[in-house]
Amino acid sequence: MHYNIDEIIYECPVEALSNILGKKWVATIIWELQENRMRFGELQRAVEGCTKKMLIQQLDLLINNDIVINEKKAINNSVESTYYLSEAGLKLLPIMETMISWSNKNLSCDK
Amino acid sequence: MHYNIDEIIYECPVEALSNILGKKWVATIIWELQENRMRFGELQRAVEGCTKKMLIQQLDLLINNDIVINEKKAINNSVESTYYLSEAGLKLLPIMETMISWSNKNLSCDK
DNA sequence: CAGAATCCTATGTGATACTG
DNA sequence: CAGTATCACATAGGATTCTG
Repeated sequence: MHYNIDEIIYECPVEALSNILGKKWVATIIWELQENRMRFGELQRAVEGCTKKMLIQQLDLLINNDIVINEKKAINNSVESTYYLSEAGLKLLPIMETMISWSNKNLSCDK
Repeated sequence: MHYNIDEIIYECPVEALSNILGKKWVATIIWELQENRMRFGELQRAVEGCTKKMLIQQLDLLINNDIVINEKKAINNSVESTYYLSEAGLKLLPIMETMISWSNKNLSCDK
């Protein structure tokens, strides 16, 4: 059994998933999308510090792995591009919650 | 709140933990140690494909973050170095199980 | 047996500027 | 608004050799 992420083949499912969640901004993006469907610009304002290039790149990663879904609508002469979590993406949320609580208890953290 | 791993500061707990579990061989090492306390050589045979350099490096990472504990005993003129999971490490196992099951259902995987 | 030290390469991430 | 494209750098990870 192996797992394909971004044309890289992993032999370990934990490593594969961690290499999605561990990429910069990815967890924050998922977290921001947990309740709202958001437009690109909204997301960029929500995920502060993240450049457009990185936002697009990580969204592509999430879309390619069916965690996030993208919808584009033509509006006048512009485009409205919105993003939201897929079924798989939603199922990631409880896992992330356990990761957060483990990290808060067991990683060395400052305030 | 921020999280320190290997002198790198993360602002996101999921990203921080993922950057431990996502490093190569790390999840496999933890998995191998879940029941047995193992010696260095044993571990190296168990985690096939992992070079000594990588094994040491990732064990150091795990030890520095109190996930794995190392014990050294002098034996004759040699040293017996054994590794086992800490309390924190043991609590990682159920999280990893949910990650495995999510990955098997939702990542594109071949056999 | 259990490491440490070196060298090398690919990838992740950021800064910046351009487009329709 | 929602992207693309280009340049630059630090880190991950592997191969290899050395040590007590």
